[in-house]
Amino acid sequence: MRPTPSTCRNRILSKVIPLFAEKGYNRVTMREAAVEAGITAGSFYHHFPGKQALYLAAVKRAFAGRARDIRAALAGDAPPAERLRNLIHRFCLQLSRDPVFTRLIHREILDGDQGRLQLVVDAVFRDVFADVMGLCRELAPDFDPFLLCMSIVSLTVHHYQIAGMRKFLPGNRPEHDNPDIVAAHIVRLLIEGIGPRRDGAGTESFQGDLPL
Amino acid sequence: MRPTPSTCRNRILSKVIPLFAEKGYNRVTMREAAVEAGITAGSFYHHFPGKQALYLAAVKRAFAGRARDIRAALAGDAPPAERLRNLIHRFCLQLSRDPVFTRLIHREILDGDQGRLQLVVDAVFRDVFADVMGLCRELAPDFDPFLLCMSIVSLTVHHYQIAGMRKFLPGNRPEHDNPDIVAAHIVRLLIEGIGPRRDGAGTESFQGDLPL
DNA sequence: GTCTATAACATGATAGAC
DNA sequence: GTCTATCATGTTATAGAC
Repeated sequence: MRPTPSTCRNRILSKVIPLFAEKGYNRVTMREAAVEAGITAGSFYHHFPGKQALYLAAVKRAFAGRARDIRAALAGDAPPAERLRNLIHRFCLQLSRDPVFTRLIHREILDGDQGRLQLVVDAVFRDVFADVMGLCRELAPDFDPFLLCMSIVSLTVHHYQIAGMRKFLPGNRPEHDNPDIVAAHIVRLLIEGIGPRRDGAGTESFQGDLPL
Repeated sequence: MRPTPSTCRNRILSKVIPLFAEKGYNRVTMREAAVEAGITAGSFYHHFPGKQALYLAAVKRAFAGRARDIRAALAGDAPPAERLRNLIHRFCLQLSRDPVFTRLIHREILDGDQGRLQLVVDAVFRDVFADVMGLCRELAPDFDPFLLCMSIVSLTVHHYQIAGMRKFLPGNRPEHDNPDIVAAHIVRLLIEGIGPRRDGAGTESFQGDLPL
């Protein structure tokens, strides 16, 4: 029985995603990707109009499952703080489990030209980012929602992006890769902050001048 | 004063740093770097024992001025919260002013093999990281100092690392690149958190409570 | 002594012919 | 598939210019 076109597409994409993640868009040749996918370079153009379309489809697909998870964490009528907690736990779990997508985006940020960056954002991040920003508005109306959303992304993504370097920093321990521990830390930091407890007594609060 | 024999070393490094930042270690050849520095490939080996030493010297030098700044922000006997504030303001200022070093490290994280990562960490980050961790211990003894330190780095570094993509996200505004605004946001988030104020009073920004 | 150019070597990847 | 030519690249050796 002939394989359905979508399974063939899926097979190609699943082979090609790690390749893009490893080497980046520019350094992956269509010939190379073809070998990986088990077809010839020319056959690619039967499934995708060009290299960029192949790449976008790969990025989109790499994010598809994730986006469902994230959206699920954001939905529902739980209190906003609870939704935040769900979001960050799922996010950390995804990032720790499989670093390929993280690497893919890491590369895109570094090497992507403006046009492709815009395409990737529109195809993959725009809607999810807007959703998280909505949660931020609900959660902390007196914060700039864009900056707060960026901060949430930074706290989670960068911690795992930098994993390869983190190993060599003084004070690192194996549990710092554990998504439950990392997520709990981030949630607590976001909700409580590190400032002196306001119900506490001896608060040596800020009394300094501005720097510079 | 002696006519510093390292003048030409400095000249070489200043030419070579942007090259490594742009293309990464592996994709910069000694010949290419030589052309950029105005000498030939063989001549490099009078100044540096090899490519890796050249690279390490470049990374070290790119970080030298910064490390002084960071250390200055951490030193002194100001209250810890004010030192944190100084640290983050200077960090954001550096990151926004000149993206070359950010890019250099971004690349190293992505492409660096284990050996080189360890060398870079030992030569550049280890001590500064330990200092910031010291501040974290002082500031919030009930947090994991390593995770808190990572969070501080993530909040600042990642915001500027992702600048190229941030432009295309919904809700972005020019002021989100302004280091003063970004730093103020990060400091406030770290200190206060987004949770409900425990004294139930007003929710004005952190800056409003400062005696400026 | 300091810096540089030139040539050459060793290795690894790539491409093409058989 | 195998063998081989070719090329790119890190590196070394040597000698010349200031």
